[in-house]
Amino acid sequence: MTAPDARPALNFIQEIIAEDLKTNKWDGRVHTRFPPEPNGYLHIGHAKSICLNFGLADEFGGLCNLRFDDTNPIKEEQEYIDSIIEDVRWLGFDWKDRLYYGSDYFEQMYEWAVQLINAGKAYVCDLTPEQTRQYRGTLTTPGKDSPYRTRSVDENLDLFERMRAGDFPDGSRTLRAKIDMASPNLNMRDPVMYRVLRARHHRTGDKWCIYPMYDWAHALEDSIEGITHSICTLEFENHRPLYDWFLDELGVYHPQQIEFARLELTYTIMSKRRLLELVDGGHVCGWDDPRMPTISGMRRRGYTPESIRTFCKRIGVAKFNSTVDIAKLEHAVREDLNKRAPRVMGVLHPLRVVIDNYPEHQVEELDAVNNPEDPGMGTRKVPFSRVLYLERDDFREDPPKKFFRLAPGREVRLRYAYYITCTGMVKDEQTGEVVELHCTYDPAPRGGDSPDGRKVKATLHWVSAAHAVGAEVRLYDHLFTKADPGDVEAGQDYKSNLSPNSLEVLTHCKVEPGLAGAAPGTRYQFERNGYFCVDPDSSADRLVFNRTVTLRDAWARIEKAQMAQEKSGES
RNA sequence: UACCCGGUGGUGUAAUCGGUAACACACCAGGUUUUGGUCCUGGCAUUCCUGGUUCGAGUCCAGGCCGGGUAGCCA
Repeated sequence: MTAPDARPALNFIQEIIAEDLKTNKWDGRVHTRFPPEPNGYLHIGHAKSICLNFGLADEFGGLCNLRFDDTNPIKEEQEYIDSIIEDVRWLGFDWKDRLYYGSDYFEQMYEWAVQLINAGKAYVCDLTPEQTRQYRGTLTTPGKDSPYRTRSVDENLDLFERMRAGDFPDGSRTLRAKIDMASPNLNMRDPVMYRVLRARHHRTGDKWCIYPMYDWAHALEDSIEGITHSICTLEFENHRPLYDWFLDELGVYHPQQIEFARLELTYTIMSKRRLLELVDGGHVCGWDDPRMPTISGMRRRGYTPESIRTFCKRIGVAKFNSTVDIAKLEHAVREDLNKRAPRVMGVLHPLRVVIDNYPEHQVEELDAVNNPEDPGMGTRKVPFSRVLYLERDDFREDPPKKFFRLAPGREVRLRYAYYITCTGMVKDEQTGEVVELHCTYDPAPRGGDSPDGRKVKATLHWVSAAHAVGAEVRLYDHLFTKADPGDVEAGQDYKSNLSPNSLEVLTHCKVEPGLAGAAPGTRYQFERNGYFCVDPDSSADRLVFNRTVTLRDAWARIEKAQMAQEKSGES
């Protein structure tokens, strides 16, 4: 249909911008903003918005501001501001000198509020929060006018000034826009613009005891900054008429608000409230727990900013509420790490193996390729000796069909080393568990194939017992057992779907000696296992790795299918 | 029950403002392979429904069905 070299498809927002550029609607400018409230850590859903806003500016030669929407001092903290700045920067975006705070505009907002009062478009209301709610009406019934709606301009001016001066207790009065209490859009039923609130603001301190509401503040912030396209999520769609009303009544510069669907991921929750609950409730080890969908958690887990950006690009932008398969995210990291992560050998569940015919004290330094995808990454030496550790899962005393790794009498290749044949095993007398294997090796294939053309069906990773470095490895799985964590029995909440297996700590892993002292943040592929990243908990004498994601595992699938078949065969 | 917004394969998007459904992920089946990785090949769709306009509709119109959002002095 479409020519293979057709121009990349534009999402609906890009189309709007392209059209605006064509008609010169904004004098050729494109100016977006990412406006987080500093009341929590950024997550992958925010990454979508960040990539969208900064990406749009980049694609169309425009600008994107980083702006903190800090109008509610009760929930906001400096810690969050710091983390947000770090995360956006880590994702690879640059706002240059355009770091703004909504609170910096409080004075201007106040003046504009006075302007609206003077125009008879805003009034001070003495209704209690409870009364305000009652007067608002319901979804299906109109509201009714506040008895304070007809106050004179002078009285409103005086009252509003005294609200600011702190003459009234918290919650006692509000400044409201005078619009239409019968509007079918509840946001237009005389929305509150200011509330009296004595709370110390993280930036303005005690200067203010009235704070602007989102709708009022956000439109003004966008206007002040000369934003052209104010992009937000779908739940603000009903707020757009209000956004427009404020700006029109004020007669000030008026950006266009555009709404898109926020990101949802399978096996993941994205609400800041719930993520905070997981942190506070000790269900995870903090905002940067590698199981969290937070940017900081993903960073610690080993995700690359590039892979997150690629993911955000691929999921697209639309107005339909959808849930993306987390496999798509995992694919993006694998793809990126496959190209850049150096390969090493690491044994997660060590099984001691003695090569009986290998010289007792001999050690050979074998050549290993650092990344078959990138020859430029070179090679390294890996020590081989008589006693090795192999992965427990790579040996089966009684191998099932299609299992072609090590088993009694079987021959396999050791990566970059020799062919070995299993000749015997030692079992724990109590448990019957295999605790050691005995093998013989054939020196001929050293590093490659056997000269006699003999084939083996498996190549296993290994480490030399005498040279290996001990490591702790943390294996992560989905935080929730259900694709939709919100799918719960009556009376339960999402926490009942928390997975008991989301974290497995392995403390006796063995990795090749070259990994000693690896710096936190360094990423590797443990061959045949997955991608791993050195955790900040790691130190010179204690290596700690996080598993970012497993490798695709064909055998695991086969085995799973076999078990499913057996099960259905039984019944 | 009111208003607003949506509805394309298992999932997420695309289809150059009517021209005969594409890409990615997932899944399945093969091939290559010193990672059962990567890579390569193939398989998997009557666009929510019903009418209408048209030579032609995923795109336009009408009605219906389904889903999401909204009753904070949160954002």
